[in-house]
Amino acid sequence: MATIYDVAKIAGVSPKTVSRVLNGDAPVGEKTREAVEKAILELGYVPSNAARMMRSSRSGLIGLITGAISTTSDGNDPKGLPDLLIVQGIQSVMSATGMTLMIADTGGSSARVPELIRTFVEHRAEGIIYVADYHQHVELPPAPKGTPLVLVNCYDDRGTPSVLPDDERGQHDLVARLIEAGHRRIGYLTLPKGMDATRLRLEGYKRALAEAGIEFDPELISTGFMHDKHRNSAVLWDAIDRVLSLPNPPTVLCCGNDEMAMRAYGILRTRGIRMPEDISVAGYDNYRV
Amino acid sequence: MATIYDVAKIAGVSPKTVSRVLNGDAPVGEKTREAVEKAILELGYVPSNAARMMRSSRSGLIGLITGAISTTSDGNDPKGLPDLLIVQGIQSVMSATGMTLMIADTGGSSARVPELIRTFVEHRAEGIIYVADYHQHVELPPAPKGTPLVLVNCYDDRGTPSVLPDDERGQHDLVARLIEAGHRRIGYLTLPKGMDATRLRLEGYKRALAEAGIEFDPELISTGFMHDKHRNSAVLWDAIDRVLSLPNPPTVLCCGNDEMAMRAYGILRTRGIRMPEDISVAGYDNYRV
DNA sequence: CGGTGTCATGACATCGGTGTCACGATTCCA
DNA sequence: TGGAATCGTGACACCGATGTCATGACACCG
Repeated sequence: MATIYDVAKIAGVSPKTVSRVLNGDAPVGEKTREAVEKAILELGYVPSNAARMMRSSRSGLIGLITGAISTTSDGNDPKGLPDLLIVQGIQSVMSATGMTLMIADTGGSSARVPELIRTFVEHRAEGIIYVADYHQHVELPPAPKGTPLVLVNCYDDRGTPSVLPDDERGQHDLVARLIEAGHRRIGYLTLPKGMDATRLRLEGYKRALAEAGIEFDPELISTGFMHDKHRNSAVLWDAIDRVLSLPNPPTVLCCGNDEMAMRAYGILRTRGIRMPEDISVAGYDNYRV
Repeated sequence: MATIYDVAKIAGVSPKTVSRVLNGDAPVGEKTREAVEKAILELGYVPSNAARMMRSSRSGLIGLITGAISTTSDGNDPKGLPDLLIVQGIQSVMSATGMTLMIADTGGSSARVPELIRTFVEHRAEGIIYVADYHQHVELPPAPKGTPLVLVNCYDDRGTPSVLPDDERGQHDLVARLIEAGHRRIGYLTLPKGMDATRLRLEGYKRALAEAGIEFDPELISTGFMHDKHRNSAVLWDAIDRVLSLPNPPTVLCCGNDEMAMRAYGILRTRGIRMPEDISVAGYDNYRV
C-alpha cells in the first residue's frame, strides 16, 4: 500500500506538502498541487486512518452496539420500538457529519456487549451507542471515561444518558383520545408483566382514566402477550375471552403492541364480532408487516 | 487515555515488557507480570489499535457493506435471500476468528458504495464484503489491489469472487418434486421480468419439465409481482385469474417468492377455492412474517 | 572452568501521517 | 523604502505500539 512518502517522492515535494494538499489546511502552490494530485492518482494512494489518528488522536469513529441485526428477522419479540429504524436514523445522521459508524451486533447474547465495547475503545471510538431490543434496564461495564456512552431504549443505575420511548405519555395520550371519542370502558391487553413498557403504559392508562374521572377497573386489564411465542395465540384468545365475557364489556380494546392488534382483528372477526360497530381496536407500537 | 508508557512507568519496567505481557510473545518473570497487570487495571489501560496497526500493518478488520439495515423493515421488496440472515452468518464467523466486522449501511442508495469502500480502505480493512439486496448485477469501483473483495448475492463483469444463490437449481428441484408428486400442469407466478432470479428460476422450471418430458406451456407463466408495491395486489389477482381461467388449469401454483404464496392463499380462499383439494400452492424463497 | 544456550529485560528504530517551527521570497502599507 | 505580514515549502519531532538486537544473569555440558 502506497504511503505519503511515495507520493511525495514522485511529486518531488516533501511529505508535509502532500499532507497539506490532502487536508487543505495551508496554502499550496497551484503547480505543486497538481503534481501531488497526479501522483496520488497514479499510485492509487489512500491515506492510512491509523497513522492519521495517532497524531491527531481523533478517530472519527462512532461505535454502535445492537442486537437488531440478529433478532429482527424473528418478528415475534415484544418490542418497544423497531430498533432497525433507530439504527437507520443514526446512520443517516452520521454520514451527514463525516463520522464513520461502526456497527457491531451482539448476535443475540448481551454477554458479548463488554467485549464489543472493548473493541470500540481499542479503536478509540469517540462515542458508543447501545441500542437495546426493547425498553429495559441494563447493566453495562463502566464506560472508560473520555468515551461518551449513550443508551437507547434502555437505562442503567449509573445515570448514563439514555434515550427512551415515553411509554407512559404515549399510552396516556392514546387513552385520553379514546375517552374523548366517547369510550368509557376501555379494555387493555398488555405486554408481559415485568417489562418496563408494560408498567409505564399501564400508568399512562390509569392517569388518563383518572384525569377523566373514570374509575379504574382491573377486570379490563389482561396480559395478552408472552415472551414464549408458541403460547401467544392461546394467551391472547383467553385474554380477549375474559374481557368480552364481563357483564359490562369494553367498547374498545387497546393493544400493547401492533402485532396483538392485528391478531385481535382476526380473533374478533372469527367470532363474528364486527368492528368498529360492536367493538373498536386500538394499538400502540410500531410494527410493520 | 493511558498509553503503554504510563503503564510501564507505574510498573517500573520498559514499555516493551508491557507489550510482552499484553501479547505473551516472550517469557516474562512472574513478579514483573503481576506488577504490569496491576498497573494496567489501575489505569484502565486499553491498547490503541491504531498504533498497533501501524507497526504490524494488520488491522483485524473486515468491512461489510449492505443495504440490509435500511431496506429490510419495508418487507415489500422482491428479495432473493433475506440479507439480514447473511449478515448474521458472517458476523458469527467473524467473532469466532477474532476479527472485527465493521458494518456500513448504504442507506438505500448504492451510489454511496464507493465512498464506503474508500472508508474501509482508509482503515486498511483486510477484506471487504458487499451484500446486495437481491440477486443482481453490480458495477463497483475497482478494488484496490491487496484488499480482497467478495460479492454476495450479486456479481460484476470483472470476475470478482461472488457468492450467489443457485436459483436455477433450486427452482428445478422444486418443480421436479412437484412432478414427482403427480403434477403435470404447473402454474408459475414469477418475480418481475428483468431480475436475474426470475430468469434463472424460469430456466430451472423449464429444465425440470424437459427432464420429465412435459411440454412447456407459456400460458402457465405469469408475472405476479412488481417492484411497485402499490400495484402488487392487482397484478397478482390478474395473474391468478389468467392461469385459472385456462381451459386446462394448473393443479399447482408455484410462486416466485413466499410473499406471493401467502397472498395467493388469501386470494384463492376468497374465491372459494380449496387447498390442496382444488389446487396446491408452492413457494420458493425465504420470507418470514 | 570456558563455551553455549535459555531467560528476562531494555534501548532503539520504525510504522505513516501531522503539528510546530524555521526560512526564503513576495507583497503590502505607512 | 524599510519593516511587517503573508505565502509556499521543508526539516524535524512526535503519536503509541512492536520488531530487532543487545545485554546481563544463570544453567548446563563436556
